[in-house]
Amino acid sequence: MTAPVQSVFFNELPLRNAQTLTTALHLFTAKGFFKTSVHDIAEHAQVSIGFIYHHFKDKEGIARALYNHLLEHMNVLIDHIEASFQTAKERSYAIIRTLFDLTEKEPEVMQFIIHARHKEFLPNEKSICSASAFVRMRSFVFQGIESKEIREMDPLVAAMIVYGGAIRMICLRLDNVIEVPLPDMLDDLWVNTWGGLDP
Amino acid sequence: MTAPVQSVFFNELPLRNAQTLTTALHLFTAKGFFKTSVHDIAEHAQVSIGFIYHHFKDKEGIARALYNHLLEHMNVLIDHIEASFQTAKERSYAIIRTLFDLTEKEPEVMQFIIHARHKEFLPNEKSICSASAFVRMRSFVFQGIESKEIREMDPLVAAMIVYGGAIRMICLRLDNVIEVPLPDMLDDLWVNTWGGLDP
DNA sequence: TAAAACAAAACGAACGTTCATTCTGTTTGG
DNA sequence: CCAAACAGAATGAACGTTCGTTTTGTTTTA
Repeated sequence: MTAPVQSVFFNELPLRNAQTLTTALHLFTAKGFFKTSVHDIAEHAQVSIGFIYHHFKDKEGIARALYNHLLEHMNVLIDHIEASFQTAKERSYAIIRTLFDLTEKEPEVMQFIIHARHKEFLPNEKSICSASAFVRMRSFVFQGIESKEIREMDPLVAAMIVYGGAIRMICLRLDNVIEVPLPDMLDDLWVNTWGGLDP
Repeated sequence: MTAPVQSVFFNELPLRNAQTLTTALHLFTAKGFFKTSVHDIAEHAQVSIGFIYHHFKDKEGIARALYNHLLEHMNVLIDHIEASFQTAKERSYAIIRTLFDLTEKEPEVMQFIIHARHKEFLPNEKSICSASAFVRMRSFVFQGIESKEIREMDPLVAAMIVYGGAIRMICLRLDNVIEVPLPDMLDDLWVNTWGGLDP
């Protein structure tokens, strides 16, 4: 048994909590929540069953902790983008670039956030699309319509056009259908997406 | 126990096979594959455990039968579209309209096809994005680029732009984030999507 | 300061339940 | 009469969770 890998995503947490969550993220994305046993996680993370139940309450608690931690991380990224850029165009471009980079650098994180069916194993959490991070992403587009930066149209439709292609590409990249790093395709995507939205 | 509902999707199958698959589709989409037991399916479908194992081999076999049956249905729809329209624009519009209608009329079918993480419970089936139906959808766009109907660009990116927004809308509709019937938003979506692709 | 008392954290064997699958017996169709 | 189809009780492995015990750390007392 080799020592568990430590992800930079959980650096601020106590060592064994971080080990547990890193391992859980890895196993959940590789085998799925229901095919991963708590004993699996304990063994690979080199922590005891008791430790897990002491700190996370139950199996769902592990997933819940992961979910909240990663969504909060997303929110920090969006905070930064919101502070750095003013226009809807710049902001949504920055969002997509950030998501593309994250997909390449931390595919498991991206997979858990965007691709997993949380409702199956976190029935009480909001659907990922309703989570604050995704609502804020959409609101950038809404503001772009109000400020006439984007052509007048249904705001939800506009948001789907802005992010739909990108999210689709992320899914295909995570499924290894796309073999090119996403950042390489970003400009091509962006030019042709925004072409339909300019007033 | 009320009689099981019969979906038109399995009409050509023997009665109890159809009942089994209809019930499985319903329970899989409502509770998820792993939270649905074979006994659940047998009880709701009013068939015996023996019947299920005689006809479907194992639990995965039920999901596999569903998957293949629904993908084949998709292929028939695409056949029809391919025969009825010639241009990439007409064809992909027809695809999206068909998918939107299906989402409203048979949300569970759509959910199972597009939204479920098949790799978790069908590890040997190809990812849904690699399945023939989705490959064919993309090839319509590829042909549109070759015939100069679509501006010159990376074909994969073009396909993501054409279908990405639509698929995103389907996901949000299935998650009840969008409360308007999708066909009502189709034209708005289409005009603004295609605006970025016209040469 | 040393030892005793207490508290919190960690451990992991054992338990009870769930559930996919098997098996044995029965019915049906040719 | 044979084979295929079907029924449903029985099986046993897997797994989430519990809980009595041990270890570690902190506070109190003499």
